[in-house]
Amino acid sequence: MESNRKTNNINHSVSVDCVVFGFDGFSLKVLLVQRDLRDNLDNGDDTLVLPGDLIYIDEDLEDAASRVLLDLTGIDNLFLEQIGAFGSLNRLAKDRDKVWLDLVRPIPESRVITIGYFALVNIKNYTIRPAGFAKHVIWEDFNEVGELGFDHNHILRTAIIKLRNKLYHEPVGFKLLPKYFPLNHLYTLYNTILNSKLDRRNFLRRILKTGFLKETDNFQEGVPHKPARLYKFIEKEFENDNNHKFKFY
Amino acid sequence: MESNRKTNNINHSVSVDCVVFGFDGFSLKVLLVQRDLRDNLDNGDDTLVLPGDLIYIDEDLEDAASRVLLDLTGIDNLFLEQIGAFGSLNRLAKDRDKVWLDLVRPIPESRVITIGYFALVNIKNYTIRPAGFAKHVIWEDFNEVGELGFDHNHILRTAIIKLRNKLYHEPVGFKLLPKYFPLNHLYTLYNTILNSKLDRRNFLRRILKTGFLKETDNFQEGVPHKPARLYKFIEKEFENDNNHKFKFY
DNA sequence: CCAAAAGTGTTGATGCTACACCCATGA
DNA sequence: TCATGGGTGTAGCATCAACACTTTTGG
Repeated sequence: MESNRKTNNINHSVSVDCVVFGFDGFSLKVLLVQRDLRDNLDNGDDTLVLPGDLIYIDEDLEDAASRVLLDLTGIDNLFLEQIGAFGSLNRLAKDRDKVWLDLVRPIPESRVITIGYFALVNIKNYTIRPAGFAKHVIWEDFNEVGELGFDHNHILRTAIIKLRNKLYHEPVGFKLLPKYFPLNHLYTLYNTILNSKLDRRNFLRRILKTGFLKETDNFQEGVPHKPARLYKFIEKEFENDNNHKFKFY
Repeated sequence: MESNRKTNNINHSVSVDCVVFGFDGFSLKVLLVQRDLRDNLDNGDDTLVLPGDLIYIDEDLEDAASRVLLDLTGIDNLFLEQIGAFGSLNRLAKDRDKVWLDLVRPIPESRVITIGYFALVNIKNYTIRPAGFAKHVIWEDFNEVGELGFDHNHILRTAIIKLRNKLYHEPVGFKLLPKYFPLNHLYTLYNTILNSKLDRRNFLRRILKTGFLKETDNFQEGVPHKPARLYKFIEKEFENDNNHKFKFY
């Protein structure tokens, strides 16, 4: 289905860009691609960008985001959520961006509105595809992301805010961890993403009280200290019970 | 500037749609337009839709939303916030929608992605423009909105969720009220939008504690009971202090 | 035996909920 | 004088924050 797409099947006005977050146990990572190499061009531009693409005219937005990520990770069915639309007139106007657009886009001057998505992945499951496109993909430390192409720093800032809010309000942190994990990984995950220093005992007590965790009989292996018990996430319907009356914060 | 726009200056792939919320003291209202009359056509289709339009190719998204609302209310500079992008392939596919598109759109079959915005207005300030376009605009009770055209029920559902969340977390309720208002209007506003029955005394205590309200020396007039003191909103930087640690809800 | 992280309770303070009566005004 | 909503305080309960030492394992 990808193969029989044609250039004139492309919607030249709308793209998707994906912010893929991962967690390696220590820091938050973001998937970035080197845009020049992406089409095996090389004009010395090593600008990093978020993975993204123009959509096809007969393709749903979220499908387009999935397609981009499938190409990168080889994995379908990622957790995906829309960040929003980014459409300012100058979002593609940097000089280096224009050079790149001229090289690879059929209609380089087209005004493109992009729809941002973010994904949460377990960084170990989805080892980046070794071939082609994916060879030029890197996991960048979130705190070390430099200037990206286009308006991608803006998209990324919006994404991290969404992620933080989600982390406060919904059980999504688990999506960044493997199936079995010690509680302290979850703890450092929260501290890292929220850049806070939560009280460890209070954190553990509360996270257990949510009922989303089940202890297993497995323990860490190969660690140079007392191995921690592994827990797993329990799927259960999360009631976003809006009985938290009003409260500004 | 509107007058020298041309048809070929239109971006036929992207539109904006606006959910305008108002509050009349009793119930939440939404601004809807009768789409057929909108261009002075009349084929018996009285379907209601959210106000919206295709964007111009040289127009920022939010500017497009502002333009649509300016046309309706005559007022510029509304509080506007993006809801998100809506782009499913069948969002314009209902039979009646297609009839309408054939009538008014230069490229009726174009696949259009729309960006939703919502606005909060003081329903009394912005009396709908009496002329032209606006004559066919109505304030519909939120709970009585029927089936709208296109995917506009979907957009509206997304908007109300955003509004509720914002009401919980940020001082935005004031935007729906006039400059001076009695506390009970604010109270019923919260109860109406959150459809809850907050304890009145606890609500008043907490809303005052936020420091966003200042009492004035003015009182209600013309009410058949003890006139309530009027308050006004205090503009001050709202620190979305993320010191509410983690907590699922 | 040493290093490293795991695991584990209590207390005081704060904030939340629940609850009912009198007052001021206009008609 | 009556009807209507305005305005006001407290007490018990639940939740949160702060805080440190012992245990287990691997090396």
